[in-house]
Amino acid sequence: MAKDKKVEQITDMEVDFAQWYTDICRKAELVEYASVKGFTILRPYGYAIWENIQSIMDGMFKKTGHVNVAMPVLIPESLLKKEGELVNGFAPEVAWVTMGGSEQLEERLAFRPTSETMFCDHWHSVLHSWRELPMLYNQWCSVIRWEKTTRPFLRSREFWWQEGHTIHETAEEAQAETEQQLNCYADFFENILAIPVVRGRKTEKEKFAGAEATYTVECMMKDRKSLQGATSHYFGDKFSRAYDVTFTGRDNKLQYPFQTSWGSTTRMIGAIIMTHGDNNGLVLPPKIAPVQVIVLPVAQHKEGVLENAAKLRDRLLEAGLRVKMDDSDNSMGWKCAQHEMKGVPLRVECGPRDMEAGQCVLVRRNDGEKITVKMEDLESAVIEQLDIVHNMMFEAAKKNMDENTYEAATVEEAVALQKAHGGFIKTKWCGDLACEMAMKEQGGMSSRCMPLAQSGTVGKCVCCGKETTTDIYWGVAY
RNA sequence: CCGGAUGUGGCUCAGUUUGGUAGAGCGCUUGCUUUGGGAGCAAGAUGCCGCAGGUUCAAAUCCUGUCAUCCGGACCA
Repeated sequence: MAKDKKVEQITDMEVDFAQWYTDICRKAELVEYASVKGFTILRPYGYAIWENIQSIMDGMFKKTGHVNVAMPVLIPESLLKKEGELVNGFAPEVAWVTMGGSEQLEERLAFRPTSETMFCDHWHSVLHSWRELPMLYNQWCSVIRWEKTTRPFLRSREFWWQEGHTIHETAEEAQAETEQQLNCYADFFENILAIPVVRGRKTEKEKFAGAEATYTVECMMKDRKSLQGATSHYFGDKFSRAYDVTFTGRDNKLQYPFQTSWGSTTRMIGAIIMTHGDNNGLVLPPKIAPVQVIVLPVAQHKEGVLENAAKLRDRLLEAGLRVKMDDSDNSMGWKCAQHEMKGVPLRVECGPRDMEAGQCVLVRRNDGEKITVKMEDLESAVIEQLDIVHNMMFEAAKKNMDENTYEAATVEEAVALQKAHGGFIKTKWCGDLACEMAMKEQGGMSSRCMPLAQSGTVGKCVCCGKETTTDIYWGVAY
């Protein structure tokens, strides 16, 4: 059948993956470009996804005792510069305010690229006793980083995120927090976003500027490039020493607390697009989809169809689902295509013939499967199907990740595999920066992480051949 | 930041070579007919030709600058 241009068309992902991605961002009405390079407007549909992510994740944080705060957006230069590594890491991408009205400022002010400094400065002034520890803070905000190359969700000059910052009495406690939050992210990715992850630790080269250890959840996109989904850092007492954050301990001596930070961003929406999307558009995980079920009355001009569809919608709303009904006078085909492009996980169709038979038809977005259900079983059937959709999406993504994870013994082998298949290349690594650089130079791959699930076997470093037990993943990253 | 491409109505684009009053299709609005996978007919509305300078009697078109977007690379918690 001749496809009209009624619903915006998107480029096939096999033809041009980058263009496909951009098309979805724009045409599913997730984002619009603002007038300054690298700044985007999150449109209602895109923002609704973010709101769902926020509310679920925020609930998880609160369950483990975290509280939300709001820090200022501007950081005095002198404050930012107290921790050397952090400054050096971020210097190239900090944006500055130099004027206040028509007056030149005495000291220029940085737009926050991250808020460690603000939290430390705050703790410096409010922390006194071990009895006040731990402080488990989080904030939802946007940050600014002056990126050179920008893409919606994946790399923008402003992005929205949450940044958790905590201080603890002991190193062990802080380390446990770092690990707990990493696992929290992994759970969120797998159980909410249906995106499988590899949990691991970053190398010295790839870790956060100023951290003692950086942990990550790494995901694999449909083009087999990898994307860091979220991150969790252990700082030791480095920052508290740099910013003179102290407390009086149980031993009545002045001590430095131990600190963590962890973050996840609107980039997760990019991960959703590239993990689940297809050539018909977006495919949203049911748990964060702004509209979980779209009810389409078929032949809606006929007696009783609209009223019946509205009843079905109301029943599903009553069951606590996010539901909409499309009673616009567009054709059936147009509506199907439209809601598929926007990634609605489940469609409910009901027309005169169904009404007569006392049934309706459910259609899954992820695989197009149609399921006929009795009208009276609607709620339970829909809930069941949404669950099935989530699981199928997760399994498909897991399959993609597993089937594109390769083992290599030498750099040549790794490079050849990467060229042929993309994906993760798993090797042994001695821990030497030179070997890591060699992988970058010869294969264009960066280290993704040293997985927490280490095999423990002894093998030879992929590059220098030195004996080691360390397993590491390599990949081309977003 | 480097290289390539692009910018004309809401969208996709023609028009730029060779300067001469702004075009098409789709969408949009109204009405009628249709309606189980991208509907049909009729009438109608919508343009600072990305922005700023320059050349010219005259600029969407030529020149300079600039902004933005896309693709690739470098860089990047």
